[in-house]
Amino acid sequence: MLSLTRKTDYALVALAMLGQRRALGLGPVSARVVAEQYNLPQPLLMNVLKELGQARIVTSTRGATGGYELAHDPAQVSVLDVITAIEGPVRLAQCCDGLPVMGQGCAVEAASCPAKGAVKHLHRRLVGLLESVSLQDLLAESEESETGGCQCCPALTIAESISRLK
Amino acid sequence: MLSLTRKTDYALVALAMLGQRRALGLGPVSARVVAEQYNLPQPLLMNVLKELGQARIVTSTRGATGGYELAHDPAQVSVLDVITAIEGPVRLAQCCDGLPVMGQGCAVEAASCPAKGAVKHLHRRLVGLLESVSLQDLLAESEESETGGCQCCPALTIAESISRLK
DNA sequence: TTGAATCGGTACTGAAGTGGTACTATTATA
DNA sequence: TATAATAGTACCACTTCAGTACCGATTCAA
Repeated sequence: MLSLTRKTDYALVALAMLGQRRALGLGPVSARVVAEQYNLPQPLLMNVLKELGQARIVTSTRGATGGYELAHDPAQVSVLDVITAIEGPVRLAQCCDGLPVMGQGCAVEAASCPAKGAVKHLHRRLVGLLESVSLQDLLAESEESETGGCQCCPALTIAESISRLK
Repeated sequence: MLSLTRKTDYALVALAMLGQRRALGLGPVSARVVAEQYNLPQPLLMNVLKELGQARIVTSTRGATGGYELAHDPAQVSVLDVITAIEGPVRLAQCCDGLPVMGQGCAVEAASCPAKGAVKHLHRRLVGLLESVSLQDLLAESEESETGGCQCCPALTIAESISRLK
């Protein structure tokens, strides 16, 4: 399925909260608080934050007043980084994607695959798209929709919505 | 996972072959021939072609000399059409995607979701990307890589590869 | 020093989706 | 009438996902 897993959803939600806290100059926040804030299953969220920590996207401090906080400026972390940390490298197709795993699990010989070129291009454009959106954009879009200025743009054309994020 | 299923891979491969045959003015081709050509599991490919037929992307003719052929001009069929036919509608996230199913399966209240705006934008851009690539592009890219003119562009930057497809 | 709160690691389980197969019915041609 | 093809349905093995559980390590505060 061409979709993110729920764990990635939770990661983006948690990172958005960490970004807001960073902007306010607040310290680390525990997984429990984040889970309660957004009604997420706490053990699962702890696993997600753990993986984000291993990917150096967040830093963790143990102990009674410990928790998680963003490791970098939100503008320096892309959505692709988050997805890669949680789900592993993005691979649009099993084969023909220009990655080291190329050909694995695909019955079509790479040399004779008639869809190879286009799939590779699609993959690159998808990766480019995910790289171009940062946590900073995530926070900005969130505020925009909260203030009613956007309301998720039901009337915007795709081209307009693309240009807004660029 | 942010990837296409193998069935979609097979669909793209089969559609590329049907597109080539259409360009040559040839008639319908059976699932067996396509499966043998690219070493695909025949029963599964038949299921895939069946689904493409239900989505009116290919037309099928039964009988001894029957088979499948493209229902429309390759330029009029987008990769998004193919993905939707095989995998159902693209939903980047469980929630916050602006679709009728919004909110289903997501624990975060839509109104309080801090990632809502950005996820919706990403979803729209992803859909736009998939809509912008047609079967015609698929065929063109395939020829390009076969003649060695592209070789899947290992040296191209992402921006360059995007501009090539536009 | 003790306890509470937190993260870190591993392992496990039920559910769902994916990949693939099998069988029968239907249609069309020779 | 035999053959070759699609159409439909059902089924199963396997993998991944979503979520839970447990235990240990760390830090802080009383």
